[in-house]
Amino acid sequence: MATPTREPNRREQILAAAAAKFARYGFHGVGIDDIGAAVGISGPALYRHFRGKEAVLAEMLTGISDTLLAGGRERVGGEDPAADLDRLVAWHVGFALGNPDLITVQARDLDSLGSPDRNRVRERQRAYVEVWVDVLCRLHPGLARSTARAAAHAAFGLINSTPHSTRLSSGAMTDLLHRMARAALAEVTG
Amino acid sequence: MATPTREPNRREQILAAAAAKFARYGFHGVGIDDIGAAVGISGPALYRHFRGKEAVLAEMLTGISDTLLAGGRERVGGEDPAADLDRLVAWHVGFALGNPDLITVQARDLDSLGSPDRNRVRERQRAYVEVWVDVLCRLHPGLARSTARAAAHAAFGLINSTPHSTRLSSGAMTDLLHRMARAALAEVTG
DNA sequence: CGAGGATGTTAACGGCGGCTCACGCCACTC
DNA sequence: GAGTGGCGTGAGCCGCCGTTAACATCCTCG
Repeated sequence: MATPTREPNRREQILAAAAAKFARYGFHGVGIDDIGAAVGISGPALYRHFRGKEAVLAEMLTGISDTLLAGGRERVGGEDPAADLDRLVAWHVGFALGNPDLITVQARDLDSLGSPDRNRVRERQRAYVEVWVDVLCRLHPGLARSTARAAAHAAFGLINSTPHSTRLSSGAMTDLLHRMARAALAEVTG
Repeated sequence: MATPTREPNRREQILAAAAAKFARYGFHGVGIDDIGAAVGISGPALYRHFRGKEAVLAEMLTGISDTLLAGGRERVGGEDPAADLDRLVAWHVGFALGNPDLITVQARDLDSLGSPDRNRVRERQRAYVEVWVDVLCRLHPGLARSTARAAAHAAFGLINSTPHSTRLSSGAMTDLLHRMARAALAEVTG
């Protein structure tokens, strides 16, 4: 091919391919050559775009946590906590269904990251959880934050189970997960 | 120590230690020496008890899937599908809270297994899901099995999120997860 | 008490995989 | 058209890791 369309950014191709591989085999189960082959280049060419294999994972995970946190914050702060929670659920369901590989990698390979990046990602994740906890506590005054935190984690688990599912149509799946998550969280008042 | 209590079965110590390591770092992220060190022996002594590193994972995963399936089958077949479902939820919550490492490894490292063992485990997992699907379909006549399957997976995700949670007391956590899972599954009728 | 088997140890091999290096292309600009 | 810089390749180094081998120890039993 005579440079049909000069790829604008190889980096994103690599990130997407690596996400798919990492999601299936785990960070340590995927080689540099595997990632390269998945985007049509072979082996060490990757070092023209990233400082190393771990840098690929780092950029992937910081991107996910930044996106989730930013999207979550955009959707709260309304007058009605119930509506806020509804938007949070919709946001998370949409992200998980749209990016199953990323959701899997984030849940799975965070500990393969070196301390500096890992701490950064953990911080964002913690902040994202607190967004949910705040809304839950506003919705149910008197609810202990530790209980709200456990409930939020459970809701994430429910929604993130997407990748393992025999997928229904996207619309049906969105609707099902949304309703199940809402029902589960409604149970949190005690 | 002058052989205080000769360890009856090293194998189970190794399995437990390996489960903890695998859960944290992934199968490929843990070395033979790491596992050995965790039980007080060093390195290749492991080969006195297992044919190799993969054999450890294989025994772990087949054990989990056998246990889950057997426990699930014991708890269904009553006259009341709602009571069956309740027992299934209680069973799964108890297992997940009692064995967070195993739950993590099962969800994470199945693809690191060679074909023969992997297929065996997959078969058991599939059968276990069908136990849930059967109960859901008896409880909600007319429910499509594919929808029931998606709902079951979502419930597993909710319950299995345990390891990532800042744990409440065991009793409170059991109660919370049980109620959330029940509420989520009740939403499945459409 | 001496043979044998279960359980460990250290040393060493062999392959794999991440990473570096030296080099080849183009595309674009003075 | 020669220089420059982005992008890719193939060869090779080096360290890690799963596995094997050769050798110790100790308990058990005839």
